[in-house]
Formats: sequence, C-alpha cells, structure tokens
Amino acid sequence: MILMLTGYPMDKMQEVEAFFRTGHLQYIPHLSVDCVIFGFHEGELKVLLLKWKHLERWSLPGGPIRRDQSVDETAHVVLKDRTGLDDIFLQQFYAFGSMDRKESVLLELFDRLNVSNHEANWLSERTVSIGYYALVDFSKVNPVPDFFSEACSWWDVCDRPSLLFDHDAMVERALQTLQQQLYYQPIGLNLLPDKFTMPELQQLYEAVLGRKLDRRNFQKKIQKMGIVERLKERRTGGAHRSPYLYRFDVPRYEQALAEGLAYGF
Amino acid sequence: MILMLTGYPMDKMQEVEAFFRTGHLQYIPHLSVDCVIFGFHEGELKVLLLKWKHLERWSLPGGPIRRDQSVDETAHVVLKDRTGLDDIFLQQFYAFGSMDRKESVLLELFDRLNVSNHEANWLSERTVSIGYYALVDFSKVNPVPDFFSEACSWWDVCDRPSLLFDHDAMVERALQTLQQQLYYQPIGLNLLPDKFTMPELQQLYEAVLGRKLDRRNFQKKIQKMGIVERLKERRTGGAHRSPYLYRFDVPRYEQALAEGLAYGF
DNA sequence: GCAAAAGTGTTTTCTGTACACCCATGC
DNA sequence: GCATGGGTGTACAGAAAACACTTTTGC
Repeated sequence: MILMLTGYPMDKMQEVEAFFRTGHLQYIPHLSVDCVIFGFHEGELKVLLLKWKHLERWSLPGGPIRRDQSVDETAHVVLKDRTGLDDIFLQQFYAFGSMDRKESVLLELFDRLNVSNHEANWLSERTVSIGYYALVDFSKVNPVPDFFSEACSWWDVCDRPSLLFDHDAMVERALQTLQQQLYYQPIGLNLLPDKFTMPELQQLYEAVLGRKLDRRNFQKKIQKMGIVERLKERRTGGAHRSPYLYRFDVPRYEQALAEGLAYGF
Repeated sequence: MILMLTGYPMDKMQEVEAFFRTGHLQYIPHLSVDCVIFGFHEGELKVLLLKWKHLERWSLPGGPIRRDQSVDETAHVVLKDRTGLDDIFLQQFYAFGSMDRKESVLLELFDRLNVSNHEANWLSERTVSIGYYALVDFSKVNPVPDFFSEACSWWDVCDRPSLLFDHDAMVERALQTLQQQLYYQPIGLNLLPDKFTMPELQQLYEAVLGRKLDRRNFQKKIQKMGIVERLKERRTGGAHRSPYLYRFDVPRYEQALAEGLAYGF
C-alpha cells in the first residue's frame, strides 16, 4: 500500500498504514461513534464540524470503537481529542443503522489514497454509528482536526454546510432530542461560562428551542427550578442597565438532571 | 467442531455449525439487537423472555445484525420470529456498550457445546447491543423460542427472574423510556385488543407508570386527546355494571404519535 | 338488597401566559 | 435626555387534582 498525497503528514504515514491494514484487530469493524458538539456564542447555537482533506466537505467528529473501550469512553475520547475538554455532559441519543449509510465518499477518498478496497474493507462497508451530543463552553474549546480533516471549526447550527454521510440527520435528531429534554431537564451548565446573566441563559434556551420566550416568565420558571443562585455582582461594561450575574448551584443542578423537573399526568 | 448435546435438534446441527464458523461473514461481529417486548394481560405489564438451554437462565430475545440488513429491520425480524407479529410499534431506546457486558456465560455454554473459543470468538467478545422496545397485543402473540432457548414466555415486568448479561438494566431503561414517552405520546394501540374499555386503558397506564390514577380525571384526559371513539356496545358478562367499549381512532392516534401531545415551556 | 365496579360533574388549585411600568446605562 | 435593555408584579385562562353521588350488574 502506498499512501502519498499532499495534506497528509509523512511522519504519520506508517501509523495510518497500520490503521488501514490492521485496524480491525484493534477496533470493532462497522461500528463507530459520532458526536454532535454544541456550543453557544453571541446568541447563536453552534456545532463543531470537521472539513475532510481532499473532499472539501464537512462532517461531524467521530471515530471507531476500540475493542477494549466502552462506547461511552470512545465518545469522551472523541470529544477530548477535538476540543481538549474533559468531564463534559455527553449523552447518547440514537444509533444510526440504516443500509443507505454506506460511506461511498470514503471509497473515493481511499481511491485517491491508493488504499485498495480490500485493505480498507473494514472501513468501507455500511457502518452503524452511535450518536452522542455534547454541550460545551464555546470559549474553552480548542478545535483540533483529526487525521482525515484539514479544519475543525464552529458553524451556526441553522446555517451550516450540507454534511457527509447522514450527519445532517444526526444533527437534526440531536437538536430534536435536546429540545425535548429541555422540558424536563435543565441545560446551561457546561454550555455557558461559570458566571452568566439571565438574558444570556434565556438566549440559550431561545436558540435551542428556536423561538422567543417571555423575559419575565422565563425568569420565574428558572427561579422555581432552584438551580441557579444570583450573585451580588453585575455585568458592567455593556450598554444599558447592568444585569445580575448568576451561577449554577451544581448539586441542585445535578439533582434536577437526575430526577427530572416536572411531568404531566 | 462437534456439536452434540441434548436439547439441540440434530437436523439443525449443520446450520448451527456454519453459524459458529462463518457467521461473522454474514453478520456484523460484536454488534447485536435486543428487544424488550411488552404485553399487557390481566392488569399486569408483561415482558417476553427466553430460557436458555443448559443455563437455566433467562434473557431478552435478540440476535446479530446481518451485513445486508438495517438495524431496524433486524429488530423487526427478531420480533417477528419470537412472536409471529409484523408491523408493530417498535422503537430503539438505547445502545448498550459498556465493557462489563462480555458475555461470559456464553463461554460456559460454548464450552459445553464443544465449540472452541477460537471458533466462537466473534460471538464471545464484548458485544455492543442496540435495545428496542415493542408494544404488542398479548393475545395475538405466539411465543417461539430461538435455537439457543428451550422456552419463550411472558413474565410480569415487576416479578421476573434475574436476567443474563445486562438485560435487567435494559428492561429498566426500556420501562423508563416508556414512562417518559407517556407524557407526550399516546400508548395502547398494539398493546390492547381492537376494542377495549376505559378501565382497561387506565389499568395499562397505571401498570406502566406504576401508580394509581384518578378514574374521572383519566377519562377526561383521554377524551381531550381525541384518540379514542366510544362505541355503542358495552362489555357484558363481567360482574358489575357493563363498561362501554372504545376503539382507537387510528389516524388521530398516529397524528398524536407523530406530533406529540403537549409540552411545558 | 348488597357489594363492587362504572358512569358522570363541580370545585379548587396550580401552572402557564399575557401584559406594563420603572430603572440603569452609554451615547 | 433618550434609546435600549434589564428588573419586577399582577391578572387571567386553562389544565390538573381533589372529590361524591348515582347507576348497573351478578350474586
């Protein structure tokens, strides 16, 4: 096998060759993890995407599952490798296993990489992918591309390029799951900086739900949840009246996550 | 390989041998589907379980995923094979992929079956399993064991034997998912016979939620959903006053499933 | 007739939503 | 001082929960 193509660092070629040849010994073939990593910046919900070398197209970050690693661990490693972040809210939302997700673009790429179909067989057949979504603090992320990608960057969820594989459907489903969970679970911890204002939290909710909320009712609702505490400080420097800063009450927040907030029936 | 053990039909031995030897060519190794099949009978929520030959223990029905079949299709085939039922509400709820689910009891079984570890290797390593739950009409099910099991029968969800692998956790999580979905999706279609009484539907809700509901409020709530129509008939024969029969308004029911019923926020 | 289940309606409480006024800040 | 965003409280409507009496049926 000869791997020779601009954009791929020579000193890693041996490693990559081994990956194609013997990766199936270390990884479970036909199974992978993909992560929808959500961030929040300037009032917009963002998602972290990778730009593939040579394909000029984008996908979600992901990777194969090691035989000696749990699926959850794999997702955490993907998150860590792409963002530098550890110990983050990460939740499985769906396993994608339809037949039409054969990764035919990969075949093209392997072709250009001079990887024979046989050698890359364990990578090119239909792959079942387990989707996770993460909520991270935009300002703490250091985006790092993986070997196959030349760029790793944030995109507006609502204004992103069309993605490879079925990753568009994954983003949609992750967002839908997030919206549903909003009704009985808090969000914000991990997504916002440690200290934040109530209007910022409201913007986050509005970005996720895709609609405006009433300022006063929102405030009452959050207060009733009992998951935030108001600080004496205010955020100064902006125009207009200075809003109070808040901080999540982490124990109560965790409790609300675990027990849920409210139900019908 | 010699397979020779009471309980295993001789005429199928060749097929089974092929399964152990070359199954990994047809199936994705280390990946499977398991189904939590719920039924409802005499006021109790039931789950369909398989009793393994020689192990004297029970598990959920499941199976490996064919390389030419989607994960959803696989789940439908499992359901069809164990119950005879087709075209049933079946929903993926979680993928189980922790490392502690190596199926060590399988090794014991393979040992007794004289299958060498090497031959059965693709079956005995840690397997990631995608969980589905189904809601079926108890009276229409014809339980059929699979090759590895000697019995297939219903158990009370709340009074079942301890299960193999991590299947106890699967049942718990399926039930939890079902409970959550109850707040924004109707259930009953497929679980109840075509015609049913309001007290029966209420018993179903109570069985799933694990608590009593108020008769009058329940009736109002269901009526407001607009998913049932009351028939002129009543159920006669029982003691006491004859209750009306109801039938699901399938188009409205499907619509409620698709759109959801109500949300907070 | 009596025990047990089924049918029905009203009241109260709570939750969600709509809405208006005052206050702080930068320009 | 004025435009803009932030802080706060009240009033109304709809949903959920609490609750009691009458009817039917088999025995």
